[in-house]
Amino acid sequence: MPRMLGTGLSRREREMLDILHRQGKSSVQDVCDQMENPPSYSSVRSILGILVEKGIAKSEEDGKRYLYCAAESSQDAAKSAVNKLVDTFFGGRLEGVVRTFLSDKESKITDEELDQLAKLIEASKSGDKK
Amino acid sequence: MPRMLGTGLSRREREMLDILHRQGKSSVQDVCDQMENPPSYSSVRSILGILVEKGIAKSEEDGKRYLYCAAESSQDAAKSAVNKLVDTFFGGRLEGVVRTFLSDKESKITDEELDQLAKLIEASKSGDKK
DNA sequence: ACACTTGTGCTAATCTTTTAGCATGTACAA
DNA sequence: TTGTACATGCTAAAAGATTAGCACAAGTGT
Repeated sequence: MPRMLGTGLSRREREMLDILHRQGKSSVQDVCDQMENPPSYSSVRSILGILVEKGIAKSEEDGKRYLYCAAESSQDAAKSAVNKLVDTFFGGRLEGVVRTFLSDKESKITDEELDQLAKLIEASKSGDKK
Repeated sequence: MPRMLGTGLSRREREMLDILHRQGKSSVQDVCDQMENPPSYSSVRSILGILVEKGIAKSEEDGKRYLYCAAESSQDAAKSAVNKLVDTFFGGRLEGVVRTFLSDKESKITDEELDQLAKLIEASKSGDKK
């Protein structure tokens, strides 16, 4: 069982990790800028450091400063997140997610996107393994 | 801005709130049973109490004991959660969620479900407001 | 040379979360 | 009645998260 990484994080840790997933490589400042109620630069820095210590984020040098990014691939993290969401709120049924999204944002999804979605679903039907 | 409720919760608070959303009305014991690494009964109890104090959960008497449930409707919470997921990992595009789910569980979704999904999508296309 | 900006390393204080413990009450069966 | 099971109220300590601060280094422009 691939114990869901990113579980058991503190509030700020989660917040920053999400930002790293959304943004990819980010400097401390970038992360600050993405937060709604950012604490001091120092604080952000130290929490990013904790994330790195825990192996949840990675840092690399970029000239004189550091860039941070999530250690787990976004794909894997997304997979866990999707499964958790589906299980928590929709009893494991994908349809609920789609229904919820569509009912909230009917206006914001284009017909092109809907078509793509339809194709994706069609392609998943029985046996179409390839 | 309906500031996403359930944001700014601590690790345990989140965990328990998710359980309440998954399970509906639950006794302290029910919540314990759903946790992977449950702390003592006392601890669970006190955190549920905190959730109630914060107005995030509600409690009602059931004979001599209490039952707890999430205060925010599951619908609303689900809406927030879906939007956050879609934004964090998929740049706002629903398709990514569906693709991720299907690629992970091709085997576990039935053709009936896929058909329903297809209908749902069809029904959302331009102007089909009703 | 000087001030200014932007970054780091390190440290320590404060606040929040998480935990366990005990005293107590009620129901039920032996 | 007595013991066991399960629930609560309250308390307080321990562990963890969050924050800010200072000192220092390198780059930029005056």
